[in-house]
Amino acid sequence: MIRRPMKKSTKLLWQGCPTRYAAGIFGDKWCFLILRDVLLHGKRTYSDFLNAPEGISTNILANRLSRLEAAAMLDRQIDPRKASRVCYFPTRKARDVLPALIGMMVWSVRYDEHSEAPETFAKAYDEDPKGTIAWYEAEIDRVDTEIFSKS
Amino acid sequence: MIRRPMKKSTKLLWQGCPTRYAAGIFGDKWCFLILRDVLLHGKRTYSDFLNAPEGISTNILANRLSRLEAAAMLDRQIDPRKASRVCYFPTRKARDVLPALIGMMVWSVRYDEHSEAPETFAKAYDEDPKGTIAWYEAEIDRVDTEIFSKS
DNA sequence: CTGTATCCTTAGGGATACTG
DNA sequence: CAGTATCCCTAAGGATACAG
Repeated sequence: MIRRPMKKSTKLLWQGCPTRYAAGIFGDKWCFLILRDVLLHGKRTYSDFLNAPEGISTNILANRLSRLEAAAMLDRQIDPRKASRVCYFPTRKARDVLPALIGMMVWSVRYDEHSEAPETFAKAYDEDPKGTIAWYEAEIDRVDTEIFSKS
Repeated sequence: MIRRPMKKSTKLLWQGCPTRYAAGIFGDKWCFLILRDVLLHGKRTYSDFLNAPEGISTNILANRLSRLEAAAMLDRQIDPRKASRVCYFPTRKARDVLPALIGMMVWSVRYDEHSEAPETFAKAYDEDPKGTIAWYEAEIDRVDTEIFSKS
């Protein structure tokens, strides 16, 4: 008879460590990019995400949106005046990851020689990181308000 | 005849954006966890990573180690006095991502109710983020020196 | 100890047609 | 517009066995 090493409960194993938790949410390129779009580019609707240059397919997008909603990163809202209008808003939890996300972008700008991101982005962050983040948060609020006020 | 939409060069498409660049390196749970181990837990050898509680298999580990080496995140060194001893060191580039990585861990500790990470970790970071990071960097140097000085 | 090589199964994901 | 459903293929990756 073949002896197999005890299989520990996978579910439990992947909890209890902050890096594992982060890996569960960010360790997927599509989630990563959706978060970028919703946090930094003001994208809110299904088609917004679908038309991102990276070209995610419909089934994968639906899968990732519900995954992020389940992780309490996105808030799915149906416009009361138009049922066909669905918007995904970043939650407080998602916004709180902005500093780390921006930190990672700044790092990328430094080391990716192909990056088209403006020099000024990294520079501005170095000079006033909190200000930059505050600006982005205010921007998110502004865009959210705008979306639900326009017919 | 069926018309297909023009397939843009995938390779080029995935460059030129800091989030895409970061997604390429961190958008994989195994890379994420290896980086954690090498940056925060002082792990250096093949078996160190192999014995991580998450249980990566040998072929995947080899694949990710070479991927991270190719991305200039890890520096592969053979001990001159013992050829069978191979160590992977975090590069300067890898260390520079520490602030973002730690920021993400702090965020995880806040939002993962299952996290076992010490409360003090998040607290310490809030009080003196730069000090915490500097401490980690010094720690990495210390461990590296130690590894090559011990027989 | 540090990996390769191989086998094999499942999950990821692209393309596309379809639905309310 | 916002998804579901299906087809189908490829890559991911677990479990070994093996090599230097």
